Amino acid sequence: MKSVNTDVAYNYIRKRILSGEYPPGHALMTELLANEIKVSRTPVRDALRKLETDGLVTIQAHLGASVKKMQLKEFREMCDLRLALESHAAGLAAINRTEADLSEIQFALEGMRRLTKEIAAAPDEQPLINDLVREDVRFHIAVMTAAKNELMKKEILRLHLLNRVVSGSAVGEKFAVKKSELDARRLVVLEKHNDIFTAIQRSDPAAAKREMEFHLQELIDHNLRLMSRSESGVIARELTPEELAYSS
Amino acid sequence: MKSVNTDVAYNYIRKRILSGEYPPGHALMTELLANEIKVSRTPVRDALRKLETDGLVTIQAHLGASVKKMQLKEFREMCDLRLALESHAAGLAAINRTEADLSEIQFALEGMRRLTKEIAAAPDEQPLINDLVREDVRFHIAVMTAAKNELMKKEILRLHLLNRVVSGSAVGEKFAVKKSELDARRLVVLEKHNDIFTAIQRSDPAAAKREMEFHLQELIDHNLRLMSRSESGVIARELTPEELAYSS
DNA sequence: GTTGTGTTTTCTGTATACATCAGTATGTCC
DNA sequence: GGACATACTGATGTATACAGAAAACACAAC
Repeated sequence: MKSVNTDVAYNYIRKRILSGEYPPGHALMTELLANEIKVSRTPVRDALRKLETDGLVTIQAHLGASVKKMQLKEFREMCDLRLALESHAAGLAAINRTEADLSEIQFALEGMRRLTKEIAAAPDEQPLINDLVREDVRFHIAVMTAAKNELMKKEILRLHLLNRVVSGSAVGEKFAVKKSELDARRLVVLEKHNDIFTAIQRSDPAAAKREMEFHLQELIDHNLRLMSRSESGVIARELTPEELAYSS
Repeated sequence: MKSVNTDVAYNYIRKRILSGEYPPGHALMTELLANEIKVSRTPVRDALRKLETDGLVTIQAHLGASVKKMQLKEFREMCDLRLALESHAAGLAAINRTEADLSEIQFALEGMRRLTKEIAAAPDEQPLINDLVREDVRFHIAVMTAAKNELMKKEILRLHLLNRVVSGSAVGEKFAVKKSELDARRLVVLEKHNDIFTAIQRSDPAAAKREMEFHLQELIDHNLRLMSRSESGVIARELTPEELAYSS
């Protein structure tokens, strides 16, 4: 069902959601999008459908589509889902990994180690931080690949993306945190990744799973803490009509 | 995006897939279905899209839709996914369960216990077995509900359904297995369920998770064994062109 | 000024006609 | 007789016109 035009529309909209151009809650009207993309409403509708299954878009009958706006409760549930899957995958990776998988994981790990050091010494972190994030993602992908379960990998990647959109827009503006604190945190994360790697290397599924579970739990707690500090309200609870009356 | 006609088409097709009327591999042509359901192709297309996201239908551009035909590899992966999620959910259930959740789980357990006994004594099992399966499903649903994670519950239910369609059509015809064997197996399953229940009851997440993991692993192994015995080929590997030439 | 109702607008949902592609059959050429 | 090219068939993909629902608006009544 994915012909050319549908794909064009899908990629067009998806890109804009991921880049933050269409923020959570943004209305996605078929006719408007169709004009922008220069296709008819039909492939746009198909694209929105597909984005809905990705979890990036919400569609209500007769009310149209909008960029998914996640409630805190749902975000927690999603994180837990990811924790369950990704830690399980780490366990599988310890069993099924090949030497090539190990190399790939180690490569990402070395990249993170190098960048973490560089960042600690550098005055302007931002470009390096983007690189670090990329290596981090590479590490997790390498672990999932080593688990040899395509279905699981796909699902985890989906959740990663969702996570990125939601927490990305919620924690857009950085808080005043001391650089030394951040550097220390990055070192801890690096250590954890190393623990995961060695567990997978020595084919110890229980340890790999445990370490990954611990690592993700810490990450999730961290994110949730940031979010509760964030005033952006992107993932804040919806106001009830009564509350709205008071706040406006 | 779910208006009346789309829902009608969705339910119509879904029902027939689940009942086995449309077996795996069955082609689903939009025009044909549209005529049958007395709607136009548009809502049928939407319905097929939705069924694709449920995992029940495969859609290829320009080649149309067909009922999902799962390969053994994919089936294994799906089972593993379910194992990861459902065992995690059991752990959560041990933490988050309320008294009402416990009652619901116990209720299903008692039902299974009663039916297992009755089946062991009855000459004609079939109607009772359907009841047993229903109570089994009720048990698992009750556990997922107690976990208090709607997202996870939804995902697990999706996998349950998929599992049912695939293994249901693959193991349609029963094999000659001694009744005493089956009765013994049912007793073992009952015991496992009881272990899961007591672990959740005494708020022991590690045990609940472990017991559920063990239970499902056993179930999966059993299913896979049946399938490899089955000649239905529904989930058998696709033949390569060369092999096809030989077998026809 | 507020509330309630009726109208209008604007969006989505549906049907349908047309375009396009994949597979098949036919026919010609060697 | 076989291989290749071409036309045909039947499906899906796309555009578009129309129907219908929800929201927005305006206006009248209080």
